[in-house]
Amino acid sequence: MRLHNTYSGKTEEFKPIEENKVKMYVCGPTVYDNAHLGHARCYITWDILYRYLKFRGYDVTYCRNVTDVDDKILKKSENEGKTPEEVSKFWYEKFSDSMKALNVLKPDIEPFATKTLGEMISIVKDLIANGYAYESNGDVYFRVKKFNNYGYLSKQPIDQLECGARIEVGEQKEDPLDFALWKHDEKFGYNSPWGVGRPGWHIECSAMSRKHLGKTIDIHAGGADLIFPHHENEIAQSECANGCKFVNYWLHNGFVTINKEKMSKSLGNFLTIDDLLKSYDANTIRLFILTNHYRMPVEFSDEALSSAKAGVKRLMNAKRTPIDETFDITKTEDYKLFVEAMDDDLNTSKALAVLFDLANRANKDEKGAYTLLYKLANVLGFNFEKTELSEDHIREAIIAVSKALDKDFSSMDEIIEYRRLARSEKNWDIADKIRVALDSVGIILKDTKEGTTLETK
RNA sequence: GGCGACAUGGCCAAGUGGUAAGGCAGAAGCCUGCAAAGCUUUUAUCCCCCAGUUCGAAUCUGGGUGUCGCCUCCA
Repeated sequence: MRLHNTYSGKTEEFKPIEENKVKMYVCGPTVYDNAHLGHARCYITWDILYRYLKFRGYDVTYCRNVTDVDDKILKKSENEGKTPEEVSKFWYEKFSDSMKALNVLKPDIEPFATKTLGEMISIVKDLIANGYAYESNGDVYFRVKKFNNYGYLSKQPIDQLECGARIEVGEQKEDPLDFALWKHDEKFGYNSPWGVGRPGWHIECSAMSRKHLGKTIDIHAGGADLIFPHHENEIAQSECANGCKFVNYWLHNGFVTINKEKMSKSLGNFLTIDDLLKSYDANTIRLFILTNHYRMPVEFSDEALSSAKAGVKRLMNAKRTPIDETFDITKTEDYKLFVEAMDDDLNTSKALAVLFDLANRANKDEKGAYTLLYKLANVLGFNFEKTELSEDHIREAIIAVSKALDKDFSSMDEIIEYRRLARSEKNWDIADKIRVALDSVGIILKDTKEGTTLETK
């Protein structure tokens, strides 16, 4: 399997530290607000990697943190008169619901920053002890210039960074490039050897990664906007504290753009996952994202989502046959093509072509095609369960049909039977009225050889 | 200013030296009472522009043009 490593700037053969075992870490959310489509892309992308590694037989330990100590959380708690814990708990649960709704698997470990303070303090202590960090009036800063590799990941020449001049110049710092490991904070702080304070954002990931996965891990992934400074700083902290390589493969996903601009909280041009799920289902959002390679930008548009919706319909409409568990899919050409595509730095676009081809062949009654489709689609996190019409929806439909025919029906079965009789008498007017009435409440009626079926639009 | 990407049909998109996957939309036919779904056929002499390397380039090199991102919290 080959993966594009931001660190080397090359697509490399993936070799885990321990044969057959993968330790992967993804920078998780800061829980203070709704997740948006950009977050969805990130977590769906790494969900695919997680699923695919497991599919390929790796024993994967996936750790995705939760940042629950942060300025924005504190601000929100002050504005809403709640404790920071209440705020972060609420939004963490919202986030979890969103991920579940998107069919994103739960990571094996989901550590909270506030539960990892001991590890953070221990790393900061080590950094001070070996001269990479210094205390200054209750703050602790990292000495960027002491770490020779600083800027390697982001390919930023260190002298150019200074020219940027947008770096916060604190009078507490020895050098403008230095970043905070610990910040003095009387109000919301925690006890530490440097007084009451809060950890810097970057140290959280270094600590959670080390605590749960060890000093050197295989994969660390996240959005491309985290490359600098977040991931750069993590490398500096972890490698200076641990004296060994931090991460073997750095993976980054591209952004979702809208009107050619990055979708983000600060620009305010975002669509929340909740809102999106009102119009499009999880499979549609997933297909929309997987159509593009994970490192490329994806432009949001209703047209693109509608196109994805139609694509999902095509996969879901594939002729279904019972899943044959005895069928060894690994021997098939389709499996080979699928794996080849995914092994090539997660070429989901190519992998999807295999799925569409299988759907076509399933419709032509090719033996095993549906089993393959079902299983491979599963690896990409598609959910093939057809949702049953809800009780409410059926009730609404019965009322609509009763009204249209001016006749009281008590059940959907009765309607279907009534329509069957009408059709057998070639009474097309009644048959069509029922279909139109159902359509008006968002239900598509299909007459197939096996009988009449109903599904939501 | 520094750094990193990207530019392929109406739309989305794969393809990184051997003659353009796939999806959506469109067209025609089959199926159907009519639909829907499905099936079949069909839609880029050409891959932003110019020059070069090569027997051969969308793919490599150089130069343009355009778009985006990071350098500040950000997935």
